[in-house]
Amino acid sequence: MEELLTDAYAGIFEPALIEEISAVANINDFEEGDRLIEIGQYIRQMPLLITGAIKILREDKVEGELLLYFLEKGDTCAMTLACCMGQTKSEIRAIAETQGTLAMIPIGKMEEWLGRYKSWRNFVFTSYNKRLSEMLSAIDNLAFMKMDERLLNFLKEKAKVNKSAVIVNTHQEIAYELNTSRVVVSRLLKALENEKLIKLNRNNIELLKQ
Amino acid sequence: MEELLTDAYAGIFEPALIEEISAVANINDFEEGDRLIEIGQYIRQMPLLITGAIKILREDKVEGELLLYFLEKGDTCAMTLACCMGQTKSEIRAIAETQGTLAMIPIGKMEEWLGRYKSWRNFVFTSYNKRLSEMLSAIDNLAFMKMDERLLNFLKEKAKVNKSAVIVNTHQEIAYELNTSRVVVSRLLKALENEKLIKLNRNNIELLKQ
DNA sequence: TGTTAGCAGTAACAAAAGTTACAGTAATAC
DNA sequence: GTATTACTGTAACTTTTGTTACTGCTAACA
Repeated sequence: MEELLTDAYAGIFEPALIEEISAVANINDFEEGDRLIEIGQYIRQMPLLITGAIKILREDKVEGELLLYFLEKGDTCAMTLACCMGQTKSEIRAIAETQGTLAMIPIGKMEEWLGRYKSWRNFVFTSYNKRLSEMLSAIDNLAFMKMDERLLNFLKEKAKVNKSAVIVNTHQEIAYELNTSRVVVSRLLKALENEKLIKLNRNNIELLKQ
Repeated sequence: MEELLTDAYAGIFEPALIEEISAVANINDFEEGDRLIEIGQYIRQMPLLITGAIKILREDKVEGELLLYFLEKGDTCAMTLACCMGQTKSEIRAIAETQGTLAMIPIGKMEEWLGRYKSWRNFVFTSYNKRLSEMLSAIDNLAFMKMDERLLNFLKEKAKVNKSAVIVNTHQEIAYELNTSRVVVSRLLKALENEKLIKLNRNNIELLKQ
């Protein structure tokens, strides 16, 4: 387990801290599609992502969902951090995008390390900053871009976190994550295919590099 | 000056910290409309808002602007925090919504206090959390609401930070902050007036309580 | 093998938002 | 007082997005 942590966090934490983490963390494997955090849930342990990818979603009161961003190796969710520190309910939902591994840290340790390890303090602030920055991207997408551009961005992001140019998703699934309708997605995907940016197959979409 | 700080931050900082702040802070008065932070600017001091209100805006590469949220007494801008800590350029623009006062803190002190004052650490984390939460609201607005609802929300927010039911803005100004066009704003405002939610006058809008 | 369920494509229409153009009126400058 | 400018209202139209409905196809499976 120390190896796993070292692999994911070597450049980030000093060896002593990695050792402490391995001593107290619970390792937690997850499968694609696992619902890791629900909206309204209290968080009692802080997750560090070791391998795999997680998607973070926001939900409307009425209906509708929106993908905010992905977490990858070496990330933690600032939203969850916020919950831990502030003792509040989760405002987001986290679902495993791929299979992977989490290290769960007791909240008490988190606070303790803030005082003792500069690298931990840096990590926490960097996480917050990254998340704020991802939220800004999400806002840019929503405020300044049309659906076709958002869709193309989505496909590129998805390809990146899955490390594959083939996106295995139905149009309906994509529509959920962009908070639009299946028909709109099909229409715009067809247009992107006509522009030779993608190739459509059943249940998957190929991103064509140019 | 200590009085000012005590007034705005009494419940938040311990007296010893308030004293330290008054010792090192530069007080900075601003007028409505002052451009306090520009996109791309490096931030060398951290601002604490003592009185007044500040609006935080995001800008598109091409054109278009969007109001993210307002800061009020006792707030600081987590975006700016992020810039200070991360030594990066500002991703947002800050413009004075009303006249007011800022205390500017040298970055070095910020880090020092993180170790020495628990109340400061709490403040920094609470700021981050509040800002993440405001960003989520902004995303909710964009993703799940139609323009008429966004417009009404905007008017209510504006009334709140200005402590007045009369919003002194032209339709064009409102259109900029919502990233839409003047005609759309005029149209929807007219509809809101017909629903007896507001009263339109030249250069100002009255929010009618129900 | 035939049935069924889920997926994708598309047409036709509706609603929301954006655009262009113009008119009337208040505020301001000269 | 007149001219100019800024602000608002509105019509007419376009584009984008959302909705409903139907079709054909594929994969799974009884």
